[in-house]
Amino acid sequence: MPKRLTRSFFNRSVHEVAPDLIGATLLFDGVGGRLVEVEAYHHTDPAAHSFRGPTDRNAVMFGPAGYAYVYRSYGIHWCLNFVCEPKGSASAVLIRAIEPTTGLTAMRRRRGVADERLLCSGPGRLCEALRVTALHNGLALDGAPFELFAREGDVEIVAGPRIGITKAADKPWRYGEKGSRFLSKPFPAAAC
DNA sequence: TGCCCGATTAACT
DNA sequence: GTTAATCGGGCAA
Repeated sequence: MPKRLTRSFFNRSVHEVAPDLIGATLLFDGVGGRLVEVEAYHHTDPAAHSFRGPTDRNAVMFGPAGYAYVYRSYGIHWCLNFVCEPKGSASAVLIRAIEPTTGLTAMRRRRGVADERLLCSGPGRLCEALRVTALHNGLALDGAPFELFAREGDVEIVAGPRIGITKAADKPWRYGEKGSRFLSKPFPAAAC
């Protein structure tokens, strides 16, 4: 059986945790799959929500590691993050894409599409497929409805610039599984 | 208070 | 390639 990830897994540099999550399994209410794409954000990073200090929205980022930070994106979508590092460092990993393995029927129904590659390939799509909302902001990642399992075996990881940001857009803090068909966007050829 | 813009997506041309 | 949908945060006034 895969090893269950505990909150201590997240109590490290966000730049160590992010690549370690590639290939891990995320289930939410029993629905989910393998993480294939994430991005790292740190409070010293101008692109991070926590850069300008605590607010009502980003309060969870300033708490201890191993909790879910869920925010509304463009007034429409939800985005799921895992808080990392000791309390106060306000860093988190944005979950951008998973390879669906469990609960495909539920995901197709919630998303309204049949193509596997369109179910969870993007932060907004993933949250719709897993039915993650603001209700889950602040929940611990080592308890229901979350189940996280460490990856098994070797995974080839690539890094590249993050998607959809304008500040610190040159930083290569997007991590993905090399060659995965479930990425929200391909990585630049130079990264492969 | 008002205005601009964003860690996005899908439906357009 | 372009744009609408849709709303809260952050900053200027």
